Amino acid sequence: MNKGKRSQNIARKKPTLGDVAIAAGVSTATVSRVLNTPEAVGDKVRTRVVQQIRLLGYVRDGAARALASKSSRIIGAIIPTLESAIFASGINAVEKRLDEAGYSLVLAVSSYDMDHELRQIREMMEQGVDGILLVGNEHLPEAFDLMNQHQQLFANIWAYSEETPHFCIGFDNRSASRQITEYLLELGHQRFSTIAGITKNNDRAALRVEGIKDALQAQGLELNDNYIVEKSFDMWEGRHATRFLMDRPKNERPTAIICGNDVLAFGCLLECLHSGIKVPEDVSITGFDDLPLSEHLLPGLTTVHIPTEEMGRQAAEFLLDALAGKPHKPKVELPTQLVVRGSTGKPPLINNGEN
Amino acid sequence: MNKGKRSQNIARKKPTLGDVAIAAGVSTATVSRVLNTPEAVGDKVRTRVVQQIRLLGYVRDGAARALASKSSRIIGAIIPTLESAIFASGINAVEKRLDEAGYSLVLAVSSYDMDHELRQIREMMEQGVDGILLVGNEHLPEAFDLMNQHQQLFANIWAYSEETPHFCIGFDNRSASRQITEYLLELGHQRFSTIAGITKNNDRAALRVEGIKDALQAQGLELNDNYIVEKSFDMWEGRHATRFLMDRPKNERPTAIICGNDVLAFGCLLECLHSGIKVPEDVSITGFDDLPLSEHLLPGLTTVHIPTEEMGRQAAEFLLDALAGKPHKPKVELPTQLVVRGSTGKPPLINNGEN
DNA sequence: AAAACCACTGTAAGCGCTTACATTTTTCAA
DNA sequence: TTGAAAAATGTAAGCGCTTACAGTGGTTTT
Repeated sequence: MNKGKRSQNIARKKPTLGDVAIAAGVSTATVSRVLNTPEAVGDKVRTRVVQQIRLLGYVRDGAARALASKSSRIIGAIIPTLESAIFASGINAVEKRLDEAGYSLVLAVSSYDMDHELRQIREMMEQGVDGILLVGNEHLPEAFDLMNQHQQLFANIWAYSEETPHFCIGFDNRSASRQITEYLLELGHQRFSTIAGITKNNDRAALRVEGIKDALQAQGLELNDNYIVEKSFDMWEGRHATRFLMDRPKNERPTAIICGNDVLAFGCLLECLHSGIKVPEDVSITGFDDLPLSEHLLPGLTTVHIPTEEMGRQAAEFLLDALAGKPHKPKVELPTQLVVRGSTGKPPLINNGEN
Repeated sequence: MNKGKRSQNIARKKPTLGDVAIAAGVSTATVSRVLNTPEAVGDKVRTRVVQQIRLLGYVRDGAARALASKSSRIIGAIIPTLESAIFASGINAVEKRLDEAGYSLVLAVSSYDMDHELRQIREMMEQGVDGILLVGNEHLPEAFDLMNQHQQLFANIWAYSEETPHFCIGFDNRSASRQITEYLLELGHQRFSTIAGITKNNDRAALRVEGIKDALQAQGLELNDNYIVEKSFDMWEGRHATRFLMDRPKNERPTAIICGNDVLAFGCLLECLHSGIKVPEDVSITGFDDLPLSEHLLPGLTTVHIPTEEMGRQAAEFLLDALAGKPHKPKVELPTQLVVRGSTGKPPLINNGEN
């Protein structure tokens, strides 16, 4: 029964479960069942309740629901940026799968700032999210502590690692980067440079640089510090870095520039176009991510394709399984793929000759 | 790996406000005050409580808090897509401002699907968001009904309209589009075409087409149906549309292609580069949005600059003011700006001559 | 025909927090 | 010194929902 304190107020107060129950002449438990386990309610009663829900325009109170049921049916994801479209398709896939399962996605942007990320993790935990998705394997120890202490389910995406003790769904940044470097080596390149993303607080960016070094070392070559430029993932930065690298005597210029992602590569490629440097005749350029634009540019950008959708889907699947108590592989490694387009070719002869 | 100083109280249940209260030897009310109105608590007690909060690793339960306080301190935003970077900076600005005020942002992607959007609105309301941001002024009547019935605070962004009865923070899509068309008219163009976004369910896209028509009609010209192509905002679509428009006898080709946004314009521009059509000598191309890439392309893309950051900031400010009971203008119109770059020029003489 | 079972529905105890109100302690002007 | 206002803290009533548990009839089993 209702205590009847507020009932005289017919004015547009948000209807509650109780209001629906009274209107339908049933108990709150029954209304709750209609909402959550409709098959457990008799046809006649269910119809009546559903009708009243419609009539009153009843909307569940998620807070009360979460409080009582200990589950918010919300998943949180924290990504470094929204500026690059690369996270978009992955997140899209996550949302789609979650949506099918009746979960919603809460998104936050950390701007590559680990402290910010920590605060966002805390906020999400306060919000009571059932699971958290983080980009990369590297995070503040406090973040891991916090989540572990509260038994917060979470997984790292966008990077696969044997070593990490945490769940992860992603790919091997290091070997993908090595692969693209090896491809350039096969073409005959010897003088390499890289326009890397900021490697601090970004294990993916750091691993990509490592991958380049791996490949070069295997050939007895090395990546001179003077040929490594760290820039934030921004087109202008890519252009500036390119000028810095190419404003050198011809025999000191790199013949191949390996960019930390496609955005930097766009900047690099476009700077070359602007300043009359021929690609790939004068210099080969590679990216990482395979953004939609990459195939359309002239020349097309040689890059590494990332299975973002599949990653998003699997990440969602992982959380869903974990929440449902189903077993699931703790780590999923997804394959990347080298995509060769027009921005890479043999190194210019003049350099080889003079070297 | 392990830094050592963590997890003193393993396997313990999540501590609650009450646990903290007991540990600190105070009442739950006091702990709550320390959290919400610290200035209302004595120094000694506050210090003791804060210390226990740290010690226990206490994290608020947002659900309980929202239930008891009737406020979740969460704002929801529903945007059409994450694929285009154009919404990113706006949302970024929203999040930044909200963050400063202690609010968090929940993001959802509707994929230009109004039914999906309605579901997401409902979910957000269930979640108990304090305010909702919607893109565009056009939404399902059910959506407006739902939000009105529950006195849900919301505002439309990305479009300004005198007519709409709702709060809005945005710009005038129609007049911005007219402006860019007028600029092309001044250059001497006569045969126009547009690659528009899908106008169904997208008032911004529709208004941009209207703006073109406005400008042309003022000059006694009109936009022939055969020169209007509606495509989803995707680079391939832009390329196909361009081919469709340019695969005609020279004297039937448009001399200016007005694209519904920059992504379509990129596709258009790049298709021309790929097929040897000179820009702007053979055809002038314009975009809408002024994405970061637009200034870097060769030629640079003439387009309309949108003050996304300012819009985001103001949108956040609006909600914050409304929630704080402060007065705020119900509508904010922001200026757009025509940015002229290399992709536009005088129409080719041959066309004028043969016409 | 009684026992056992079943499909539904109701009762009521919380979930963890905020907050109006009550109570105690401190401050300070007269 | 004293009493009243101010400041600090405690008490306890919910917020709207879920869910174990407890009926309530009707149907089947023995």
